[in-house]
Amino acid sequence: MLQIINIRENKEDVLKRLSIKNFKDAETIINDILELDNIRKITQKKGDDIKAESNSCSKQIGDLMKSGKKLEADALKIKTADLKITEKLIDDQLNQIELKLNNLLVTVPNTPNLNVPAGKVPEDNEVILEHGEKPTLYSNAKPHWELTSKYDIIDFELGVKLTGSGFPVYKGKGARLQRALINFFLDRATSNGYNEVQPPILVNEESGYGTGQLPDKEGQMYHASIDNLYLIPTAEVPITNIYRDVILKETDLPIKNCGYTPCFRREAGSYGKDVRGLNRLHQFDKVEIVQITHPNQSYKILEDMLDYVASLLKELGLPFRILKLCGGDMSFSSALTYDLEVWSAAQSKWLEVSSVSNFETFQTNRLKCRYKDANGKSQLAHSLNGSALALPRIVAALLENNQSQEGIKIPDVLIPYCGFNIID
RNA sequence: GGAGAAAUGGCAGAGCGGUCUAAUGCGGCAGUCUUGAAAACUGUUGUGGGUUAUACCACCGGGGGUUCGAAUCCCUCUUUCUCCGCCA
Repeated sequence: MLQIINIRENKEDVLKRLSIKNFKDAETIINDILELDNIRKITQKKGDDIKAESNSCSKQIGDLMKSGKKLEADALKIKTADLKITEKLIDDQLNQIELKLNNLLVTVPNTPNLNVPAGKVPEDNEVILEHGEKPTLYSNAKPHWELTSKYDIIDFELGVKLTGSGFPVYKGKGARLQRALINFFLDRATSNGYNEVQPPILVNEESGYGTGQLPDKEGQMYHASIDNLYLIPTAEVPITNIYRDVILKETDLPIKNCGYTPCFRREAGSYGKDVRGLNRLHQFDKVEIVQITHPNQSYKILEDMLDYVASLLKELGLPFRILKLCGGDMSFSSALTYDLEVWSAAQSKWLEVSSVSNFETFQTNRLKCRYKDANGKSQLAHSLNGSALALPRIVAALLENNQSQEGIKIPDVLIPYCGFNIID
């Protein structure tokens, strides 16, 4: 959520940035927000004044009662009763205004960084780096969903029987490969200074709201309605919410956390080729990195995180490219996002395996995650996160790119984790 | 799941209807003293709204109520602790 003070003081800049994101009716909504904010201030002042008056009356009544002047006290009580009625009226007004204001504020996306390319569709994203050789496959090479059944390592039909489509069962070397990747990613993250956490994978409404999944995007999450809890779509939700309502010391920054969790996404409305095999699942595994930083460090740290994620792909030997997302393709909460995509040789397409974003104060404003600056003032911190990495598409690319007549070769870095060097 | 107790500032802990603008202690910060540090002493020390700045307003787990007035009384929810039951 944007800070109202920022909208108030830098309206033109906010509008300019929102136009990069193709946010419709920006000017109308921003004007409505400013007007409501104004009304809010006036209304609150009115209410505060009346409260001040009735507070002082109450004090007087107390004094009068003590000195036995009951009649005078009663007279004052009648006056206070009138004040109470007005007070209640204004409080109700104020609540409605604040509700309206908040409802408007949550519809406004984050203001992008000025380096974000304009554009509306994924084709407008800027390729900033392409790394590695795309492998040439032998003539009867297969897409990963055929390899998984050929080697009996991932069973999609069995998942349908147990749960439904999009919930595969990993078996044998397939299961071991999952575990290997998780451990590999966590080991790399912790040796890069990230603190490992293992959060709950069910979260409450407040947490969903804190990172921006709620309100609005509840359709993307599975909901355990009896207890009103949500299955997390990403570890970002619990790990970032650790810092909800927290005031940090400036010297604590940056905070670096990582965590492995399963992730659950309803993906309502997805269909067709994109959901084939491992391309899009309802449940998948991911290691996430999250940082809470000082505002003037966050863009430097975003680059560090990007380099870190790229280093993982290099170690795995997967050809990849890095995209700087255009305004139209960025997420609602992000100020700047890089996507990393690996080349999936048999499908002949790029698969997104990581998204690294700086949210600036968009999340921390909702979370009320602040630090004390040198003057002892509370300031909103910046939050960032990135996938490092999401497993299924990594597995898809590994299977497809590394296949040969003999079987699927395991990258060297994973062999100690897998305990085997080929799937055959 | 059942019964009981509790929730107060960074922490501990008093307050149980009107100077609560929340005692006191510890911790933090600044100063005095010291070559420096410790100790001692002095001062300071929550969040948000609002103001040029003061005033002023809200917040004692969350929500609601009683009252002229609520940290304090009532209802409700949540969480924690103790006991019982169940259980990996």
